[in-house]
Amino acid sequence: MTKLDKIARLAEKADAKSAKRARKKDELADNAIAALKQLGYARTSLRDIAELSGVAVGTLHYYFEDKVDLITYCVRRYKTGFMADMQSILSGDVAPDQLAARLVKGLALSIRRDAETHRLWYDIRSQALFDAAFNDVVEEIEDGLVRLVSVFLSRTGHTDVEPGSAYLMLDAIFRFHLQKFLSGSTSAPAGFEQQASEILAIITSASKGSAPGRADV
Amino acid sequence: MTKLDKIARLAEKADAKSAKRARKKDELADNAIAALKQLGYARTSLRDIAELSGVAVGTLHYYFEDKVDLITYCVRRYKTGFMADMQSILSGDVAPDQLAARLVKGLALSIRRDAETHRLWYDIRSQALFDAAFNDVVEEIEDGLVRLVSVFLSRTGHTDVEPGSAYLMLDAIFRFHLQKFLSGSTSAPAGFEQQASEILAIITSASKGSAPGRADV
DNA sequence: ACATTCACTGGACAGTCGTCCAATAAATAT
DNA sequence: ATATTTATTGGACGACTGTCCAGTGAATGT
Repeated sequence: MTKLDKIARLAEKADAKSAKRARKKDELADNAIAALKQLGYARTSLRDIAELSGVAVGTLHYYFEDKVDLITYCVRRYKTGFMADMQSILSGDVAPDQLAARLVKGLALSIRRDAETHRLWYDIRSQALFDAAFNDVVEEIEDGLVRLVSVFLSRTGHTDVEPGSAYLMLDAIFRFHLQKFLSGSTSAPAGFEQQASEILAIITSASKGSAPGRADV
Repeated sequence: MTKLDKIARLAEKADAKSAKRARKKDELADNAIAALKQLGYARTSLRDIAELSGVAVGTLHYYFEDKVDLITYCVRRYKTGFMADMQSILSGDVAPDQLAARLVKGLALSIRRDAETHRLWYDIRSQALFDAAFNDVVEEIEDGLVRLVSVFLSRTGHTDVEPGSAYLMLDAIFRFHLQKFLSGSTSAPAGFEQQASEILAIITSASKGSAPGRADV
């Protein structure tokens, strides 16, 4: 066995080790998310999370620096998952003129299914207004979301619409109907679909690019 | 002195009494706001507020039911003040075609001057996603804001634009630039002004009413 | 086989929290 | 001047917080 082989073997072992650690970390994060999405950032204690994970509090500190580290990790994790979902909608081979409807439907479904998780995002984003420790995650995720909208706009041919503005519009409507949904309105997802489609039509038709709908035939 | 006089006298006294109590309550609320806008809902303790007010913790409970009562009172108080400011802008005798610019400028100024207070609103609105105790204040205030936008739209002749949608757009842009401003961007208010004007122009020009700018000559 | 690192526990620590209340001081009424 | 109501205090209460660490067993390396 050459020296190089030895090194490779060791590196492999180290990788397997850190991979195992990463898996456990993610497992803990998933449990933490389950707790956080019910209680929110401020009301969820490390003990809540530990109990739900069937683990001692100390174990959490073994995997995460502190509470902020744990929570930012959780938010990052669930939100990238959400973005991947949306990305896959945008990547599917759908006719450009139906992409808006697909996206809006996907978001409406996400309100229905993951409402409690989404509110955690808005909670953290608000916390960032007070605690700079959350600024990085928020900025990072928000950049990703803008990029997502960007992809949507370029796929539908509206390359001159400001992605930042379009993101803000969608986000505002999403947040609002999420709020309604969480306070009992079962029609909120449908309401989102309607209002989002409307606004999307307005801002894309104001663009000097191709008209929305069945253009570029 | 007739019996009626006596009753009137007593009622007067009672009013003066409760007026005094109300004044003190407002005074405490103002101090509480000063603390809350620095630390946010979760991190501000009743002791912080009491200390800043130069008063014992028990005194707070003498005027307010509990922490939630105190905080909702504070949010209501500062936000109605803000709405009155905006209302006065809309009520001033400005030409309709310049009203949008005035409103946007007023909001930009408010980012600059009251950024720390405004973030408290977004904090509470997020809390409402988890704690139903805040639902009423949030809904009440949000209704007021929509009404404000409604006034703006009718004064500018865009009676067919959905006030709810317009509010969401403005709110999203406001919140976003507030966030940038609080994390150090001094150009955020100007950015708000630009983006808000743009979006406002888009949604009002999509309306079937009069065109924005110098129409109706 | 033994030594070493890793994973995890459970409890101690030093606070902080909101709430409550008996005691008291100030204001008001009679 | 005295009785009564109102305003305020300061501390007790029990529960909860994030953090830290000595100790323990399991896994891994040699």
